[in-house]
Amino acid sequence: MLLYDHKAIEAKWQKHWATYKTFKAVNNSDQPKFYALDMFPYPSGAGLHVGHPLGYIASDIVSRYKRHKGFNVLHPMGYDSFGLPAEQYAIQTGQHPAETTKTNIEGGIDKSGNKIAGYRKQMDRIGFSFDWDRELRTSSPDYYKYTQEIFILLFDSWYDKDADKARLISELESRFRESGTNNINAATDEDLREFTAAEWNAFTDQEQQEVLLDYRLTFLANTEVNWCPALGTVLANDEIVNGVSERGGHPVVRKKMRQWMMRISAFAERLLNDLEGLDWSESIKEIQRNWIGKSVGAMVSFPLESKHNENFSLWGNAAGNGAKIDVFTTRPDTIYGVTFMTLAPEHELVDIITTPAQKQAIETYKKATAARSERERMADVKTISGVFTGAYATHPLSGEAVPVWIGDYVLAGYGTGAVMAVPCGDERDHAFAAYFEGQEGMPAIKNIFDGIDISEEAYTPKDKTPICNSDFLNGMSYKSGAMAAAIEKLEEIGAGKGKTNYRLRDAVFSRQRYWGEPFPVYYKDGLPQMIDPKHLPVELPEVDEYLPTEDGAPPLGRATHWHWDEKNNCVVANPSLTLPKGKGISEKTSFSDGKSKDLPSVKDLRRESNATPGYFTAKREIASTLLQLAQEMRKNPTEAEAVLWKELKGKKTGFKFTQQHPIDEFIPDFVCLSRKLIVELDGKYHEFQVDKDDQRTLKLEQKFGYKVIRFTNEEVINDTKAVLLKISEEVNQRPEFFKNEDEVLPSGKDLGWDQHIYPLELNTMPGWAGSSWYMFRYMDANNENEMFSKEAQEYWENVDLYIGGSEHATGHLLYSRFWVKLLHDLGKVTVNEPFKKMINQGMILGESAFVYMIKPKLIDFENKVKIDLNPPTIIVNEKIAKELFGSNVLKNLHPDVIKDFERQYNLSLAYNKHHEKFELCYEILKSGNIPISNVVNGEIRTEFLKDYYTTKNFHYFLDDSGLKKINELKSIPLFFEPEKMSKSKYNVVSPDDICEQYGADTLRLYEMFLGPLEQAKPWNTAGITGVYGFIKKLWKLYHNDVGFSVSDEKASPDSMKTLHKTIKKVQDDIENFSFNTSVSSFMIAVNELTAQKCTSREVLEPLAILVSPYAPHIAEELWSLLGRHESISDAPFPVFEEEYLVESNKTYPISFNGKMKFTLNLPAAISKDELEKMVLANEKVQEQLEGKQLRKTIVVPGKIVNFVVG
RNA sequence: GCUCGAGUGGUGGAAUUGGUAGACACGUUGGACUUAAAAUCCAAUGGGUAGUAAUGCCCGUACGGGUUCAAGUCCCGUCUCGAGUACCA
Repeated sequence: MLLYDHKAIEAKWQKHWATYKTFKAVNNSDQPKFYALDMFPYPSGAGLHVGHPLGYIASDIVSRYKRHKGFNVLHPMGYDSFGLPAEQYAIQTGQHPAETTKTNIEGGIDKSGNKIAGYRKQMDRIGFSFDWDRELRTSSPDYYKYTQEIFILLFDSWYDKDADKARLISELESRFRESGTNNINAATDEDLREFTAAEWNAFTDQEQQEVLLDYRLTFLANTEVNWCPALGTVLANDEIVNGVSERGGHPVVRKKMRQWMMRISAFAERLLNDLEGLDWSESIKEIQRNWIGKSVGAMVSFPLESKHNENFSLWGNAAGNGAKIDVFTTRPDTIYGVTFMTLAPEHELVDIITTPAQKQAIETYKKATAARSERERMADVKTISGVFTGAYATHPLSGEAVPVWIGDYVLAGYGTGAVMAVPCGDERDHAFAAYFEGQEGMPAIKNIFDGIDISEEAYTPKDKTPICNSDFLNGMSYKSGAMAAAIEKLEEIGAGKGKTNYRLRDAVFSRQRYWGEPFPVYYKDGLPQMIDPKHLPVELPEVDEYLPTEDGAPPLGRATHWHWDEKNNCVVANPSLTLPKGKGISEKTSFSDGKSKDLPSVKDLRRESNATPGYFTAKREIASTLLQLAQEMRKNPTEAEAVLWKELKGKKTGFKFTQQHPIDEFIPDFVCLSRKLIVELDGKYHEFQVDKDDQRTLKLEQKFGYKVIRFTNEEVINDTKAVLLKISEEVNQRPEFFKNEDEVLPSGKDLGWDQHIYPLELNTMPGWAGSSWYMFRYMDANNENEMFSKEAQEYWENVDLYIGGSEHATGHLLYSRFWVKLLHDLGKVTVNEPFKKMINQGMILGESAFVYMIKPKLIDFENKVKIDLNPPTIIVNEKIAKELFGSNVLKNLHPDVIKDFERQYNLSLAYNKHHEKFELCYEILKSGNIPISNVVNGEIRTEFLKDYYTTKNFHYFLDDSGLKKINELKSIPLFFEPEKMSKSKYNVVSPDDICEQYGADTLRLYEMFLGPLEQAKPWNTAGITGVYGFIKKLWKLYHNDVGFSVSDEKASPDSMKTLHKTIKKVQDDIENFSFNTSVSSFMIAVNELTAQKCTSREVLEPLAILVSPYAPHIAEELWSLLGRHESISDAPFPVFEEEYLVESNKTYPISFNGKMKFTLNLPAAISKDELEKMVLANEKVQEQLEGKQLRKTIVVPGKIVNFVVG
């Protein structure tokens, strides 16, 4: 029999699919469409591990299944290739992130010499049905030019709350022109100033732009941001976990910075409501709901008045302007329960209103709060602290004085940073009031809940409890409309209004990083200007280092070419360069500020291109720099240059010469372009300069066909005539290269770079920018004219099935919904949501390997520290470790062992020497991760231990049989704990190894067989042999001893039943994403068919199709062996036919009092009464009933028979 | 603390609306083949208990209650684990 050779067969079909583009999707088809998308990966240097393909396999199964079912399937893959790791790697090694990224995707050798397999090759080995013609990379300019375009769209939009949609800013402008801010209800940051149409029209352009900036959906704002000093960048809220950065775990501090923001808060309500219609897991929806954090309530103003404040006169402006404290509350119905108010310590009113008597205490408290990190504040929630300011606000309804406190339980960042404290209805307020009870400024708690005792704790339920002591609210309850009544009253007297607050903050959109999308933005008079989309992309500039500049500007501040030429619409060199002394571009160039900095060397610039000098002679990429330099050189000629130019200019020689005209990367002194003759004037020759001149001459002559002649300055000044004669002679001998001598490069002045050049934005976009719209790009991935065509989007609509991890719940999944809603409002897409259905695959955890070891330590009683003693360590097995853990190791260790241990290591010496002050103890510790690559059958060979730890520390091993020397042992048992797979934990398992050993089909089946897709599970190869065995059994089913063997005979009813049972099961399983169970039903089917010795084509052909979504390679091979020439991927899915499952008999479980005793085989088509009769007649039943009273009989046809006896 | 989810053999996990708990695998044990190993095949395998055996009985889905003829599944309470969130007024 032919052996199943997975390597050859899988390679063969992978090649076949690639060659024939089997999985290419078309953008128009009569078939129904299906769009299955995976969250695209970030291509890291560590490569794919077995966790990555889990989701891809699932989506691939669905895609292949849908193809069998007659769908036109879009199943693309790409790379989220901008991001931090490549940049960090670049900082360390100097390798350009673009190169790292390319290597990580396509394979190669990295700078540290590691061989990188490459994501693409790794994926290809698994046999995915991706349409690779649609591959995209977010870091490719072809892609990010549209990311930049969307940014411009956001900038050009504002949010109309009345229509509840985003609109173009031009509409807002025309409305301003016509009626000012009248009737405009826009989502903006704060209450903006209002103006009339006349006022608007009187604004200068600059003023108008400034006003509009407050309305745009992406805007510049000075806000408190999360600054991560270690990463040198700001972070969004979702990038911070437990007060530290998600990446790297670095501390994060609050800092005020001017940043680009995204007005996602405008969409909060829609983001919340539209969750309803999505087929996502409830937990993800819940996470998003919590993140959006809607709370309905009211804004209430508490005036600060002179009648309650003795020091009111000292408040200056604040007092004059009618100072008030604004608060947000979700319980305006409890307003009469306000006992005091609390401000966040950072609140701006604190310094103004504090009385002189309280000044000292307030200052001390503010300092103490400021000194505490975000983390400390979070960790220490229970401690109550606060200080009375001495000031009193006025209750807006009762007019009573309400004392104002500060306390750090009030957050500056939420609401207004101030609360009205209602101790009877809020636990924190209650605790605060109770803590400061009796102190100055803390009145007795006001209770407004009728018949409720609040002396011990607050009463928080929102129910029908009637409110009392509350004037017009008396007798009402939360349930019966007290809230609405309170808001109505507040609005009536102008002391407040109903308001909905969201926890969702506007997102910071700029990052101080290099490896991200550059903004299509430059600054003119300090105002941001968008670059016209037709000039996109604005490509990332080159920088010498991927670090911030000395003065703290982002890495793009290092670029020498990072200004926008508004007239010519291109990126040009920074204009602050001044004339370098000498010729051409010196590698050290002075800047106008007097500092000297390294420019990119000419060598670096040369790399950029191979422009050929013609009449447009300068190298395009550096033309602006060269032009600029040339112009300055012309302004400052040397004496000799001035003398010679006088003679050459204006065709005095009969030929047109130009002065300091850039050619390629050089600026020769004089050139006759039509004859390609260069005249160079040199100062005194220096040896190194001659070399350089020679090289340059060589290049100009050989590459571009110029002739270079040289004179010294002395020659020109002393004998101008001879020089001119020589030039004339040479130029006449030269052939004519160009006729039209006027067709020369426009001068720098003509280009207007000195009047139209502005600095570009130095920040880059965050990681989520590119991933927020990529699902649409796949629909039309190669479109060079627009982000995607209308037709393509209308055909594919949005994603039918999205598979990926749940860790993006508050990042990517929220931001992409936001962008899609914007695109929808602006008419760019027809859908309101990106992903109809989503499945979140669980993480596959790695098995990290460890040992336990006992380490001796000295306890220093004086200083209360433990001192590590260098050598001896005993590795113990897991059992002993568990017994010893947390106990006094010394006592539990056998005395002989200790003695032996101490004797052998002379530990007693150390002990004796210090024993007056120190005491010896032993600690049991877990080792660091041991690389699993060296682990065999749960053990590691001792020789490998030496590689990771100094042998000194690992001398002994202790298990039940006693203490042994490690170097006398062959291997040591390890213990394992599941952990997230990561390079640093040495627990990564690569799918390549599995493919090599067992094949891709086995890998695919096994990953599915591991358990439910959504569940996290540890990776353990133990069970893989079972799946591998299945593949072999499947192969065998189609073969006999000699070779391939399938008959055309009719299949047995049993075989047909097995087949159709499996069709139904697999179909249902795929529709329900229960992939693990269909693998087992395949196993059952193959086991049964093998037992039945089934060889019929009638069964085996459909079986191959059933298996093909899961194990496509073997299915294709069997399909071709069956004599089919086309790919199995287009074969129609077998149709389930009920009739094959119909049976004449059914095995009924017969139970007594609900307990199954035995089964009876009974006819299936039989009435309930007949069934009961037959069962009762059975002697086994009679036996059971003997001597008992039959109380009730339950007969469920097709299910069960149950007798109740007693 | 709050919100959501989950607890089933030695292990991963089945059990679609309440209806034969433990499918399918792994592992383990025994056996066949082999000089041996690997591979392959066969058998047993939730726990306890009685019996030479066929077979029978009891207990079992985290724990305690409940509803029901019947509960892993529904309800109430408790515990444990995981995820999210964290003074959100």
